[in-house]
Amino acid sequence: MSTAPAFTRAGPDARRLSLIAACARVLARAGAGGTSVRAIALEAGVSAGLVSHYFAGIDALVAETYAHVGAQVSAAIDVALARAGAEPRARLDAYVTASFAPPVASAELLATWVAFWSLVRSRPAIARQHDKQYAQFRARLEALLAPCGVPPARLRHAAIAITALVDGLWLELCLSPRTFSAAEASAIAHAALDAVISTGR
Amino acid sequence: MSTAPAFTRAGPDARRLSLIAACARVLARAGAGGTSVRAIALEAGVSAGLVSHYFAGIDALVAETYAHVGAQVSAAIDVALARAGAEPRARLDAYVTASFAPPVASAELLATWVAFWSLVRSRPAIARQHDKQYAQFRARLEALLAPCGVPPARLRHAAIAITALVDGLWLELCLSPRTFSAAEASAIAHAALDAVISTGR
DNA sequence: TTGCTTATTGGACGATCGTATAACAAGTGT
DNA sequence: ACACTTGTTATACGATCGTCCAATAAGCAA
Repeated sequence: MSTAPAFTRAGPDARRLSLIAACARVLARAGAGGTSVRAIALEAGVSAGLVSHYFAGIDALVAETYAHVGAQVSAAIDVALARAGAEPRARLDAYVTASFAPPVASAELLATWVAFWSLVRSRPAIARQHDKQYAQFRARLEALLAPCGVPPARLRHAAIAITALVDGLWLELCLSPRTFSAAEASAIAHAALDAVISTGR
Repeated sequence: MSTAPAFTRAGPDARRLSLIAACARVLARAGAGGTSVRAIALEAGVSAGLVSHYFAGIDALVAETYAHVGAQVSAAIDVALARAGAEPRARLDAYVTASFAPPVASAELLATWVAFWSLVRSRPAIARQHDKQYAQFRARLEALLAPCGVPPARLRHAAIAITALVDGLWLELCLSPRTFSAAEASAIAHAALDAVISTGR
C-alpha cells in the first residue's frame, strides 16, 4: 500500500504568501509578543525551519506582512473610492466609511495593525515600512481633501488630523471594543470631516 | 578593614517604586518585546530575583507601571487645569495644551504608552488597567466639555473624538517624530476643540 | 558589640526563543 | 522506472525567557 504524502510541496511565491497570511493571523490572535517563528509555522501548517528558508529573519517576515496588510487596506479603500464616483465630497466620505467597515474594521485586522505599531520603535525594517505606508496614506488623503475646498496651506494639517483621528478610533476600537461601536466611530469621523472642510479659519 | 556594602537595603514601598520607575524606562527604551524581568532588574540596579519578590509576576509589575504612569499624566493635567482658572474654555484649552507639552509629550513617555497599548490584548491585568484609565480620561473630558456648551446628547461622542485624536497624534508623534512636531499636534488638537464646541449640528 | 529581622542575592529549573544545517522525500522530466 | 531537482522536515545549538528557593548580609535594636 502507498501512504499519503507527509507534506505537500508548493511554489516559492505561493508558500511565501501563505506564510505572510499566517503571520498576520498570529499577530492578530497573539499580538507581537506571541508571534514567534514556531507559532507562525504551526499556523501555516509547515515546519519552523521553512520560515528561515524563505525569509532572512522574522523581522523581514513581519515587515513584509505589514506591507501586505497595508496593501489590502489600500485596495479596500481604492474599491470604495471607485464606487463613490467623481464627486469630491462623496469620495472623501467614502474614504472614512470604508475605514470603519469590513474588511478594514475587522477585529482581526485592527489587532494586527496595533501589533505593527508596537514594533516600529525597536525594528528598523518595520519602521521603514511604517513611514512609507503612512506617507502614502496622508498623500492620498490630501488628494481627496484638496478638491473639497481645503486651502493648500491647511492641507497638511488636515490630513494629519484625519489620519490621527482614524488611528485613535481604530486603536480604542481594538483595545476595548465595548466602549463604542464601529458605527459610532464612523459617525465621529464623518463629523470631523464636516468640520475640516467647512472651517474657513 | 571594612569593605563597602555589596548592596543597599530599602523599604518595601521605596523599592517597589524604584522597580516601577525602572520598568517604565525599559518599556520606553526597548518596547514591550525588550522588557524582561532581567532588563528591569538591571535598570533598577538590583538582582532579577527581587522582582519576583515584590510582584506576583511581570504582568503585575507592568500593570502597576501602567497605573503609575497614568497617574503621572493625570497629575500633570490636573496641575494645568488648576493653573487655567475657572473659565470653561480656558480649562479645555489647558487640557489639550498640557497633553502636548512636557512632561506628557516626552518621547520617553509616549513610547512607554505605546508599549502599554501593545500589551492590552494579550494581558488581562493590563486590559483592566487600560479600561479603567480611559474611562477616567473620558469622564474628565466630558466634565470639561459640558460647561463649554456641548449639549449632553453630544458629550459622549465629543469626548471619544478628542481622546482618539490626541491618542492618534501621540502615536504618530512617537512612531515617526519627523513627520510633524508637538507644536503642530497641539495646534491640530486646538482646532478640533473649536470645531467640537462650535458645531450646532 | 551582639543578635535578630528581612531585604537581597545568586543560582538552578524547564520552557521557548531565532537560526543554521544535514537528511529526507515529493514531484517532474526523461 | 529511474534519477534529479528542490521544497521540506527534523534536529541541534546557544541564548534568553519567567519563576522559584535556599543562602547571605545589611541595618536596626538591645
